[in-house]
Amino acid sequence: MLELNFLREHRDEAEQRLTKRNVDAKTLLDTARSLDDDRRSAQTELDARLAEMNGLSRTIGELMKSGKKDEAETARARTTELKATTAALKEKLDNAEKALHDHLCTIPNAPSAKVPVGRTPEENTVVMEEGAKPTLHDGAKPHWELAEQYELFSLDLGVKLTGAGFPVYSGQGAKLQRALIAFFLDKATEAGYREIIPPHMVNADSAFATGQLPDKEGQMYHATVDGLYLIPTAEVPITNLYRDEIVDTAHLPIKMVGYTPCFRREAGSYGAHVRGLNRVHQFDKVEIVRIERPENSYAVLEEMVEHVKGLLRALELPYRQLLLCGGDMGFSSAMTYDMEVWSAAQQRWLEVSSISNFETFQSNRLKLRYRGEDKKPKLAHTLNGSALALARIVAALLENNQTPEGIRIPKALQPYTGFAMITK
RNA sequence: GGAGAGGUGGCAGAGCGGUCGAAUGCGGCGGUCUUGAAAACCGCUUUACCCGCAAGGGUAACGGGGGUUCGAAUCCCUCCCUCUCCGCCA
Repeated sequence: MLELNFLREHRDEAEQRLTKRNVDAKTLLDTARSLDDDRRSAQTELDARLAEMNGLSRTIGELMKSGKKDEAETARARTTELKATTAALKEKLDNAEKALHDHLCTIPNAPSAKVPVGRTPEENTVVMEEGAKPTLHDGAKPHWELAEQYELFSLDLGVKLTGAGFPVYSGQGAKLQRALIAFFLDKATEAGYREIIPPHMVNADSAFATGQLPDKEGQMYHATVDGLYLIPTAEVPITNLYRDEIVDTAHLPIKMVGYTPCFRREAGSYGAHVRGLNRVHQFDKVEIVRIERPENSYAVLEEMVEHVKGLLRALELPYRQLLLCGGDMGFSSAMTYDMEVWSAAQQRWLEVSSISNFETFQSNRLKLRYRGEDKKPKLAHTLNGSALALARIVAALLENNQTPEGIRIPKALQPYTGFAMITK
């Protein structure tokens, strides 16, 4: 949720930035402005009446104490009308606040200055590309066929247990999965991130605070009996650790990392491009999260990208970095880099990481503040990024490293897998 | 799941219908004293919103929501959470 003060005080900048989303920024902001005016006038009026009421009550109390029963009765009679008035004004204010809040919830984050204009993924900027795309031997297979050949994971078994899109990893496939998680966690903790193992379900307050609700309600699995949501990413529980907190400036920056499975309904996406591990309902991911002072957040975003690049290099995967255009960015983000790896058998790029600066969009909902030099609470900036998402990394690893003799494991990973080659 | 107790400021802990945003202690910040430190003493120490150029004024918040009342941290209802005992269990 964008800050109201920002929208009021930097109206032109807000409109200019928002326009990159291809939304009708002018109308959105005009509406916000007028709803806020309504709210303010309602509050001003209510406060005045309440002050009057408080004065009367005090008077009545004093009259009662000094035994002036009659005068107290007279004063009490006067409160009846005032009560009706305040009740009506209170309702007016509540409605105005709700209308404003609901409206603000529909406004996406304002893209930062560097974000390119564009509507579709084709208009994202390729920032850089690194690593040679491998040439595969004849008879090379896509990862889902390799999985079958080496018994690494099964989607059919997942169907039996759960439904489509729930892979069952086994044997060297399971070990590879565990190795990647451990490798990513170790790299992050080496880089100074504190490891967190959060709950895999969150309440509605948490889902709202990081922006999943109400925007992506249909994307989350919902355990309705208990009102809980399965997390679509570790970002949700980890960032919410700091909901309703005013952190001491000495504690910044806050760097956290967590591994969790991620659950996504992915309603309505089927077809050839979602075969195998390309898009599944449950996948493993290691997520890095940061809470930063505003002046540092964009440098930190670059630092996080460098961290992810380090992982991809260690895994010897050809990758590229995209800067998402306004039309392709997530609702809550002010700027997002996507990292994609080359999947050699499928001959396509797979997104394995999304690294975003949310500026104060999340912290405004989280009420996550820090105390600045002037001792006043200020909203912090939040950032997060996948480091990394497992399923597609596995897909690329299997495809790119396949040989007639087996599938080669990158050196950096071998201490974790305990084997250098996946074989039958 | 059953029975009971309780949720108050950074923490501990009073208040149980009126001037209580809230005693007191601890912690924290500033000052006096000191060569320095400690001790002692003095002062300050929540957040959000509204009006105002400002100075300043006002409103709200004692787990969440609702109710009773001229007036609620205090009474009632409801939900959530914590603790103790019992049951169940990895």
